[in-house]
Amino acid sequence: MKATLESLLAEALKRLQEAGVLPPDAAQRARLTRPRDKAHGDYATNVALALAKTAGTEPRELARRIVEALPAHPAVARVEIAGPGFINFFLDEGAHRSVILRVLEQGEAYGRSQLGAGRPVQVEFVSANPTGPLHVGHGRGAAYGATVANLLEAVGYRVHREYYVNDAGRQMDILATSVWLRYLELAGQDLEFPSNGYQGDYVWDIAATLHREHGEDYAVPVERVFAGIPPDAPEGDKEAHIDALIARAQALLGDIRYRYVFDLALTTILDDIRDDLEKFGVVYDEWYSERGLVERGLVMQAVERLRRAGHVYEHGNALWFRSSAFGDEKDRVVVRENGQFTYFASDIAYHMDKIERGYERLVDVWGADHHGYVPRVKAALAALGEDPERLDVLLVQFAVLWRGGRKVQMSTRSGEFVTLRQLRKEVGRDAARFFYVMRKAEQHLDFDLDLAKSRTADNPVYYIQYAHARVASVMHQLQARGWRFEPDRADLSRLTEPHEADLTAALGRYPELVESAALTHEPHLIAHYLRELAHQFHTYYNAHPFLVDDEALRNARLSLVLAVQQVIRNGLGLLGVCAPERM
RNA sequence: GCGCCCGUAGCUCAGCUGGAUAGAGCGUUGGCCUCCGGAGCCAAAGGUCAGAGGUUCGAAUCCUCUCGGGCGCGCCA
Repeated sequence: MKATLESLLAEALKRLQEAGVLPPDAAQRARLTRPRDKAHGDYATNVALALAKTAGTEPRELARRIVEALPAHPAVARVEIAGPGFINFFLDEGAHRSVILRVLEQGEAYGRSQLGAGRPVQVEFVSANPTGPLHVGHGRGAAYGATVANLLEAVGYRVHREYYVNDAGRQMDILATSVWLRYLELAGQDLEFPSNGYQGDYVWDIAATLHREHGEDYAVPVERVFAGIPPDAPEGDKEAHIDALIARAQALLGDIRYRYVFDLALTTILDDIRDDLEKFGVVYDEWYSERGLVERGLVMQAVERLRRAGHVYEHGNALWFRSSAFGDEKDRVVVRENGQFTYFASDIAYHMDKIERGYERLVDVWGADHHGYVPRVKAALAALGEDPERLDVLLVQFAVLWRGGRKVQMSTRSGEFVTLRQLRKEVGRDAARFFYVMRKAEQHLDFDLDLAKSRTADNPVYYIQYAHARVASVMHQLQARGWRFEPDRADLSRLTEPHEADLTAALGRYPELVESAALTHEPHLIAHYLRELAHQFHTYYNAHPFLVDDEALRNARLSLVLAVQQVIRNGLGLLGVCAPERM
């Protein structure tokens, strides 16, 4: 509807352009908004105010001429000029009510559109290092990324959901070595576990698997492991200590056995992450391996491409990318002094590959602590001759958990962080998914565990789900009274109550809302809308009985209420939250 | 020091990308069930939109500065 009216408005502006009243680019300003106040119509535009100056006309006079030039449309009951020069559109009541039928006809499809025209978009999110279970910080990225992907899909993009698996870096070697050392302990040896190793219980679990399945096959006397290894912190350098241990593990185990431990750790953790996310309602199309990227030589090729384009130089035995020439604050190393590629180098290759796989737009969801990384990735795309604007990096701020009025302390170092799995177990998937996207992504999130768990009106998730379940309950009541829902007998013109008009208007707004939430990557809009819709429904429920004897009115009200239920279900679906029939 | 994000009711947050009288929830106070689930509803009180300038018909929204809070600024990932 909005689009239809906007094209009418554009047509009017075009006519005035041709008449020489307005400048050539005026038609592009044909935009409508939803006025806050119902008295200002269903849609309004400020074009007359915006263009009055360039047209050299009084705003109200210009508004009058625009209205005059406006083509007639059956859905538009009347158009008014108001205030300093706003043009307000009032829809015909029939057009208003037709939305109810549209919702019921389209069902799950209501709110979806073809705006994206099937253009391919890749959404990469979470991508946490597979060195341990996901924690609550990753949860927000997961909920947010998954919802953004759902939204883009809903408006017609072909969405590819991807998890970038950092299975090639030093952190993975630290993990593998940590597992092996724990294994040696399980094999009965005493040793000083490195301060920089992974401390979590899950490391013991993986070591136990290794020990159970392979006995002492991987055991080496601990003296040989630690002989000549530089001291750990605090006396020594913990980084040098762990690096030496990694090298020692590789030397003592040999390539094949080391790789086995490494892969055992990797697959165990990756399986855990995958399972965790699946139960969180997050499913990927692809788990993209960094190691695969390296092995296919793509990192080398990317660096080579930069070299050929003349954007790299050698300095201090390292190879630098001149990212400062493309808006970054300083240049970045891509090949280290020791000949190894940096993480950044594989990231360049990764983004290059994304583009070569044909995605028109790339969406990366990152933790806000990585914001400094954005300019260099965009710089790399620019240097490779790609448009950096094709990449949208969405930054998600941290979530702070609260329980009993106090912050929940988290510490990765001690291995005692709160995992996403624990969070799901405590508050449930629905509450977790909803709470994570309730706030704008760039807003710090206070996640109130007590509230998320509570089954009261304070809890927005239950409030919305309750509205959905209540409709289901009404339908059961209908049957209990020996009636059926007969949409053909509904007389929608009987819906004359203000509550009914408000609800109908809210239903009509939903498709525009999905569109704008998708394009601006703002799932919180959906969360807020659903709360509002649920509120309007509960109000209506309290004010008017639906199961009245008057058949035409009864079926009309049931139509409306079923349409509300459908939209709640659709909206919750986008957020990855269930819409229960009974609670 | 430089960069990014944030500052709106007692608390937690919206505010449709510059519009019309600033909006919710919680909390507070006072009401509503012989009636479709009270996990609900209604009403009241509550604001110098951090502060100061600027841009214009018009600013919570855009620009500059100041003050507060968070996060970054590795040949780590």
